[in-house]
Amino acid sequence: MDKKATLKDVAAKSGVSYQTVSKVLNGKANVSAETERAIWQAVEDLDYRTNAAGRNLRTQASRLIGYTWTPAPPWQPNPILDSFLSSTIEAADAAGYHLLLFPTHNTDDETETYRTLARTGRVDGFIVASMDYDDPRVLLLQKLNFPFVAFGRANADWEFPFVDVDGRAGVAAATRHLIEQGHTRLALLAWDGRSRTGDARRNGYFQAMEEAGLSINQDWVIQLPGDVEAGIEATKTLLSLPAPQRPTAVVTVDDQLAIGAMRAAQSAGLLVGPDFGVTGFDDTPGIQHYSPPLTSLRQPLHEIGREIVMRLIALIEGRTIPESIILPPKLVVRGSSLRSQ
Amino acid sequence: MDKKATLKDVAAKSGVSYQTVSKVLNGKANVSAETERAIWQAVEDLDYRTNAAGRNLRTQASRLIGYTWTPAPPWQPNPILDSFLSSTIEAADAAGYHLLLFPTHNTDDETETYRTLARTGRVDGFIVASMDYDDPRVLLLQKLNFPFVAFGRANADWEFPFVDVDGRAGVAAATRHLIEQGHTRLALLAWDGRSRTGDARRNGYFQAMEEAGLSINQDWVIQLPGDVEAGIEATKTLLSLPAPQRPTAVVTVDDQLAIGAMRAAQSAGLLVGPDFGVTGFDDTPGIQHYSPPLTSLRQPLHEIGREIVMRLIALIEGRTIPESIILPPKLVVRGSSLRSQ
DNA sequence: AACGTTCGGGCGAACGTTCGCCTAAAGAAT
DNA sequence: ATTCTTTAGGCGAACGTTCGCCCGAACGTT
Repeated sequence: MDKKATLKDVAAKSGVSYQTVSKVLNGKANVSAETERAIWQAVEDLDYRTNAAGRNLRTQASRLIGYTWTPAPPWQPNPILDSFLSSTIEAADAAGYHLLLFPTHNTDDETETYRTLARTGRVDGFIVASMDYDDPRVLLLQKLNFPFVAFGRANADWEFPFVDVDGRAGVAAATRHLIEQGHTRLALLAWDGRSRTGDARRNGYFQAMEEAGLSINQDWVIQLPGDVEAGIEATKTLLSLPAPQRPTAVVTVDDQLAIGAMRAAQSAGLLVGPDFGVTGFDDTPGIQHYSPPLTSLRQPLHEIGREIVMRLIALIEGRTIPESIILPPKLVVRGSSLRSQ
Repeated sequence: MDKKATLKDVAAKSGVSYQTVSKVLNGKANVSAETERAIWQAVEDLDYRTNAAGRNLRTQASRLIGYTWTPAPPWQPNPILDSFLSSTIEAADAAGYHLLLFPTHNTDDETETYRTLARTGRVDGFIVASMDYDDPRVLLLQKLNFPFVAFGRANADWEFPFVDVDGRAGVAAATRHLIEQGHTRLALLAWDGRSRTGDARRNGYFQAMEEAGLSINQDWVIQLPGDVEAGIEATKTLLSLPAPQRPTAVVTVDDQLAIGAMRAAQSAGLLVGPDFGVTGFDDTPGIQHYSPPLTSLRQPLHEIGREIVMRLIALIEGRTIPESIILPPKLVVRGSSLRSQ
C-alpha cells in the first residue's frame, strides 16, 4: 500500500494550518476565495481523502450499519436477500453509511455478537431482521440503549421502531382471490412454532375465510416447517382425505410450501390451477417460470430497505424518527391459482 | 448510547497504567499473576471492549473487507449470493475481519468507489467479483498497490491472486453427459459479449464435442443475453430448423438460459429429458423443483469463499499467499438431461 | 562491594481527525 | 482618533489505542 496524504500534507502544500484545511473540507470555514482554491487544488494534487479511522475516532461514530441474516441451506433460494441488501446498501450509501455484515454464530449466545459490535463502536446501529417473540436482541439493544430498527415486530406490548409487512392482509388477499376463483374448500399450510410473522399470515387465512362465511375444517390447517418436503407431505395428507372433505385449493405462508403443494398435487394427477389452486408468499425470484407459474405475495423490498435505513440513520444521528410503518405486500396472480388458464 | 469504558477506566480500577492494561489484553505483558487477575477482573466488571476506532487509527487497519456485486433484477434469482456471502463472512469472522458491502454506482466511473474506500482506509482489501477482460478495478488496485483477491480471472497475461471455477471443465462435463445419454446433435446457448467466464464455458462445449468426434453446426451455437426470455427465443429458433439439423439437446452456460430452453421445448410439445436434453450452470437454488428438475453445474461456493478470504487476509497481513486456484464445479444430474426417467 | 540480569510496569509519543476558542488585521462606525 | 465588528485563520486539545523505550527494585554472581 502506498502511504496516503493527510491533512498535514495538504496544509503544507497550500500554506495554511491543517485545522483550517479540515474546516474547508467540511464547509465550516471562513476563508478567502483564494485560500480555498489553493486548498482544493492541493487536495486534488495529492488525491487526499479523509482518513476514516481518524474521523471515526474523533467523531465517535463508525458510519457503519450492522446486519446479519440466517443463511438458507444451499438448495433453498433466499427470496429476499439480493433485493433487500441492494436497496439497503443504496439507501445507506446515500446517507454516507455502509453496511457491515456479520455472521450468526448459532453455537453460543446469539446476542454476544451484537453486544461486541455495539460496545466496540464497530457499528453505529443495527438492522434486526428475522424477528421473533421475546427476541433477545431487542432486549439487549434496548438495555444498551443502542440504535436499531427491526424488520418485523415482536411481542405486542414491546415498543421499538420497525418496518413490517402486513402478512395478514397479504394472506387474506390470497385467500380471497382463491375464493373468487370459486374455491370453497381451502386448506392452509402454515409454519409450526410460534412467530409473529407466522401468526399474522395464518390469521389472514382465518380472517378471509370468516369474511366469506366459509367454514374451516380442522384437518385443513396444517402446521409444519417451511420447506418443500414438508409441503409435499402435508399436501399428500390433504389429498388423501375423503372426497367431500378434500380441499380444492391451498393457501401457504411461503413459496417453499407452495412448491411442495404443487408437486404433491401434480404427483396425484391433478392439474395445478384448474383442479387445485395454490398460492405462496414472497414471490421468490424464479417462481414465474415454474409450471404452472406460482401465484405469490411480493413484499415491497425496495421500499422496506429504504424506510428501515432512513429510520435507523435518523435514530443514530439523534433526529426525530418517523413512525413505524406496516407495508402491504402485493398479490401477484399467476397460473397456479387460476381456474381457467 | 451509554458511554463505554476505556483502557483508562480499566487501569484506574485495577491500579496500573492504561498502557499496561493494553499490553495484558494483547498478551504482550510482563506482569505478575496478581496484577493480571486484577486487570481481567476490572475488564469484566466494566464490560470493557477495545474501541475499534482507536485501534484502527493506531494500527492503520480497519479489519474490514470490501465486497460488492451487481444485483440481479428482482425477478431473477441470484444463484450464488446467499451461499457465497455466508461462507465469506464466516471465514472473515474467524480471522477477526468483517465484510463491508458497498453499492455499484453504474452511473459514474465504477472504480471511484473502490478508490475512495481504499484511500480513506475504510477497508483493508477487496474481494473483486464479476471479473471481466480489461477489468478497470484490477488496474486501479494494482496501481494503488492495494490488496485484493479476485473471484474469476481477466486477461490471460495479467497476474494477480484469484480463485476461479473451471467453467470449461464444467460445461465439458455437461456436454459429455448429454453425449453419453445418446445425443449427437447438441446446441449451445452462450452469452454474447466477451468475458473470460463466458469464453471458458463456451470452450467446454467445443472441447467435449471435438473429443467425441461430433461435428458442430454453425446454427447450433447461439450467443445471447443470459436471461430466460432470450433462452426461449433462441430455443424456438433451434426447434424450427429442418428435422435433420434440429438439435436434440442444448447445453447452456447459465440456469436462466436453461429454464428458457426447457420452456420453449415444452411449448413445442417436447418432453424435456427424454425428447430434449437440457443442462444449466450454477445449480441455482430451487431448480431441483422445476419440472423436470434441471441438471446443472454447482460451484463449490463454500470453498471458494474460504479460499478467497484466506488469501486476502494473508495479503493484507503481509504473509505469503498461497497460489491461485481453479476449482472444479460439480455436475448435478437431474431429469432435464436424462433420456429415461 | 560492585556488577549484571531479570522482572514488573511506567511513560511519552503518535496514529489523523474535529471542535471550540483565540487573535491579528482590516474596515466601519462613532 | 478611538472603539467596535467582522474577516481570516491559528492553536491547543481530545478521541482511544499500541508501541518502543525507560527505569527502579530485587536477585544472584564474581
